[in-house]
Amino acid sequence: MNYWLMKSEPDAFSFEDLKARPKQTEPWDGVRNYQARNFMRDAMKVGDPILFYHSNTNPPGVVGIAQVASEPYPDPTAFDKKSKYHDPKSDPVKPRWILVDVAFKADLKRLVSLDEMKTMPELSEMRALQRGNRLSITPVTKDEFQAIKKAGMRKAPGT
DNA sequence: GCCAACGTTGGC
DNA sequence: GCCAACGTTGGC
Repeated sequence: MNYWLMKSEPDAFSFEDLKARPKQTEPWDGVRNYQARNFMRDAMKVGDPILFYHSNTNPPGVVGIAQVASEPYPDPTAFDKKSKYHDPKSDPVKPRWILVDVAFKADLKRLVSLDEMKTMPELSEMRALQRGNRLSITPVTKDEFQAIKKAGMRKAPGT
């Protein structure tokens, strides 16, 4: 089992949006970065836990727990000329972009902010926190995952 | 294969 | 809105 952190801008698609989906599941479309694609294509397994992270918001941070909900399959938005994610270099015969479905798993009692994560000794090596990292999908270790989940299940930071 | 130009991400 | 970081593109 692998653990993941996946970023989303809440203005575009939030954790609340995921919960509000009829089956609480959403295809993670629009990823146009090869490293992030490779994680979905090669390393994710159905049931892998995901830290759902809100970026480009105030404050940024982990807002909830999701999980991988499908095998990898081609990103249909790449073939859709009307989609903002359209990529003429991807075609159904030889798809370039691959995604998985992501499903709601559990709420946290509160947001675990980026600021707070930076203070947590368990997260000092965490890939998503490294300087300059912009990957929208990164692996996290089991210990990192559990430290963040535990913090999010407490009512207030540090208590 | 190099690298300058350009585009995007995301914290602030 | 700014800008550092970094990925991609394309000329050579």
